Amino acid sequence: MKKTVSKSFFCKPTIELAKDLLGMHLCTENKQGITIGKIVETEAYLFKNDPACHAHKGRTKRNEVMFGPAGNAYVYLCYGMYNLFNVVSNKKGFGEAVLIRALEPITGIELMQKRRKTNNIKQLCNGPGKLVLALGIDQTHNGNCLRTSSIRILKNQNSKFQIESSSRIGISQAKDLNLRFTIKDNKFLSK
DNA sequence: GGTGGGATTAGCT
DNA sequence: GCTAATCCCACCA
Repeated sequence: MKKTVSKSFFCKPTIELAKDLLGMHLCTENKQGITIGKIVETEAYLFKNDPACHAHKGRTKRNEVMFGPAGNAYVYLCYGMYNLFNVVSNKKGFGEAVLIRALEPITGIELMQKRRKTNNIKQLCNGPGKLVLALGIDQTHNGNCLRTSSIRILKNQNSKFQIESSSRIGISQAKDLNLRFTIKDNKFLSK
């Protein structure tokens, strides 16, 4: 039933990919077990006209994964404490990515609860820093391919929903761009 | 109910 | 030294 997406899935404009990722399943696997969450909130980060994007100022050691091939994971340490998870989009060398902001827990909920140290299901994955913890993502996943490594994007066949777009959250620059995409009325969105 | 500050680290100026 | 794509808890109303 569950299949990894095709390579070409990631090779499209970042905004389209951000919308297409909604409803897909994000799966991680390690010795502790398997955890899966449905993507319910994303944000597009563009190379052009987007000062909030890491790649905007040029290529550095930190963001070099964003300039690699589409479909790789970009894991970035923010505020010194939280890793954020991004999907590299478009084509190699574009320097664009989609930030995954929220998930709905599907599989391995007990393991997520243990990692997050809370039993509140709604609190498990409703923020970019939280879902990274819940799925056990860390710096070792940086640059991994999302089709073949221990962290994968899976197709979710029966998903019907409406997409809403709005301005991005939690950043200080380019707030006026409508690059945040959510599944309408999903209970697991923050707030 | 809502708001404000602190934790903590890599990279840039 | 300052900033950053965050989260949590204490405090106030």
